[in-house]
Amino acid sequence: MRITIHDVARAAGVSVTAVSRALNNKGELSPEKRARVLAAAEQLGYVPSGVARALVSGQTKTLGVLVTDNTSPVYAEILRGIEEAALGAGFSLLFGNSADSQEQALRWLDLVHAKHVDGLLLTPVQTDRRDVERLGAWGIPFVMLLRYFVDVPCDYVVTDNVLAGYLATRHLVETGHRRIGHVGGPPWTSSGRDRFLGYQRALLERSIPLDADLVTCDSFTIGGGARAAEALLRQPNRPTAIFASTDLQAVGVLKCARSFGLRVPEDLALVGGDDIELAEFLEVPLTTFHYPARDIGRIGAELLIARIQDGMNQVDLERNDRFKRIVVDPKLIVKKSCGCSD
Amino acid sequence: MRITIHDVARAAGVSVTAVSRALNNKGELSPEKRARVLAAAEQLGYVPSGVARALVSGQTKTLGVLVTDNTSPVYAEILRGIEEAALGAGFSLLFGNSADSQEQALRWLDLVHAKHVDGLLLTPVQTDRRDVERLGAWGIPFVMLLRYFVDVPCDYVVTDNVLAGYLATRHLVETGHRRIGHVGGPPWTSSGRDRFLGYQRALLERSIPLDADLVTCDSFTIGGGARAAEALLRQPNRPTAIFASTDLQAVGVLKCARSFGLRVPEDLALVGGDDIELAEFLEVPLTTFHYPARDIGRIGAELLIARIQDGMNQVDLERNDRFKRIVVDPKLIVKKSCGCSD
DNA sequence: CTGTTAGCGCATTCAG
DNA sequence: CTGAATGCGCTAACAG
Repeated sequence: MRITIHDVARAAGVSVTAVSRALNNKGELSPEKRARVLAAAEQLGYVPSGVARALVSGQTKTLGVLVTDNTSPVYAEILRGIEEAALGAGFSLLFGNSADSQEQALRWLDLVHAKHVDGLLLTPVQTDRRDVERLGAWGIPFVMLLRYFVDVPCDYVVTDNVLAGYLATRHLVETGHRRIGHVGGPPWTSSGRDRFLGYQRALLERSIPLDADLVTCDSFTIGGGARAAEALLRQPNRPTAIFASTDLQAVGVLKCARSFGLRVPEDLALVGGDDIELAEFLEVPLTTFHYPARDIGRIGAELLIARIQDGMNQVDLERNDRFKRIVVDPKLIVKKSCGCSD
Repeated sequence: MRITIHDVARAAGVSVTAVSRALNNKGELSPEKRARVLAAAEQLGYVPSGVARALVSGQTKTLGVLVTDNTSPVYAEILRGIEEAALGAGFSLLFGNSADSQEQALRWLDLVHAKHVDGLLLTPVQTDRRDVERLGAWGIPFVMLLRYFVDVPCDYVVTDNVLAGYLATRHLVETGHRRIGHVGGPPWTSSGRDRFLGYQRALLERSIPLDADLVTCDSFTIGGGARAAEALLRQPNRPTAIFASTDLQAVGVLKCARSFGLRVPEDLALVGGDDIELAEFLEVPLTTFHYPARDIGRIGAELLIARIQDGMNQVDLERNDRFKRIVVDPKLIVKKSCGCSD
């Protein structure tokens, strides 16, 4: 049996109101009584029920966090960052993976909506917009991470993926490559598209025509990278370099290159993305770009918490056009896989 | 303004009880009314308040999950496994990292206790037992993952770490090594200790005396592995092989070996642990041991949910001595770092 | 079959 | 300063 405010009141010989006042330190109360209550509460090991508080206050002090896949190093980092900010502000985290499936995302969103999360941090599934539409309808404040929609006004924290793709590809161009393949991510994701746009821009800048045969798309995973690389490398006139959207995909490329008997970087230059912790310890240390994933999570959570505490809901924001769009710059990390030091 | 059961009742022209009955499909209710209620609820987009339900039922349909560090691949996998089982049963996950700090763990436990989690999955911080003692006092059902206490009766799901350490070390012995160093984990963790015990057993079996200079301990991270390896490799009579508790530590060993100009496996054989996804793609593909981390999470969650639904609390369990202690066997994965194929 | 009522634990009016 | 009373949204007796 859980002990309640009534038990404390009885033990301290006061009313429940007095207990509530003492514990929340608000309202008038004689110091003497306050002390008596606090002592009784301490002695009984009383813990106020968050559920009851939530029912009366309408605030659960809980944030929902929906990511694509927490086993991916980038999302794992983001989660850490979110936690840092949330715990500091007294918020708990209801966590879920979408696996980039809209159905799974919607199921999870329904679940946390029923649980009255005060706000939401999410990497949207961008195959369609049912998720963000639902959030809008519910009026729950939310902040997008890593991905955004140009025409959905909301807060988001992302890295400049166009710049990232550009830096990666330009580096390969400058190293002398002209047949540069691209292992892209799912085309419906803004991150995947933007990195591709950066790739395209770098080529354009040097007047290298875009060769459709050199552009592939697959999931942001090792397996996805391997499949995409397979399609690129089996071509008679195969690329001499590949820009893979993510380090995980780049690992897939490494694996595939090995099976083709190609050495990296001698036979195939390679640049990845995200700068995962293990990038420098791989078979071939990976040239990649870095951005502060943990900070993205932390900043997103801080922003969301500020929104919640300001009591601004999405509608208010829309009216005021006061959304924060935070974009952090990536920077190129040159290691061995691009072969530029040869 | 959130829409409530009263709104639905009014819209359908029935009492709130009727609505409750229709939605939960329990109690008597004419099919005709039921249909009318369901239609109204659907039409209004009504979502029952989990908070209110929790207050009355005493069940939040929420599980707490406390891991050491979600950025570590093993915990990330476990989290996935937990989610699989939890979502299927309609449970949400309140997530947190302890960073192996008892203070942080206790802070988080207080938080989720106030939120009335129905149960808890955790990797205990084993520096002391305040965490499990608190859980016992609260009477919240919990299941330990990856770590356990011999003298704390409770459910747990772990891998046989003694066997794991034994398999890893025996393999090195069989390859002809006699000076085998050990990069261990934090000595207060059961997983770290057990892997060391396995190491010790393998040596004993071959009558190789344990050399205290060859045993080091540090955190289960790349940095920890590098520091520990540094201590081992700078010795005049350095080991010819190292068994590192985890793959992450093994990566640290690789890094350190490189800085000493030692080639792996030619100058230094190496075996890691956990079989992280990237193990085979490292500078030197890692010989390691594997166990189903995701399954451990899933099984733990299933077990916990069964406990919750059976309504058995810790006290009942203690009386009945019916705790489940699930131990899954690890198996050795031979790659290149051990040098056995030479 | 149905609706009225009484809490779940708490914060917050509102009269004393 | 203080406490009794109200209600957050819902479920479960309880009477019709």
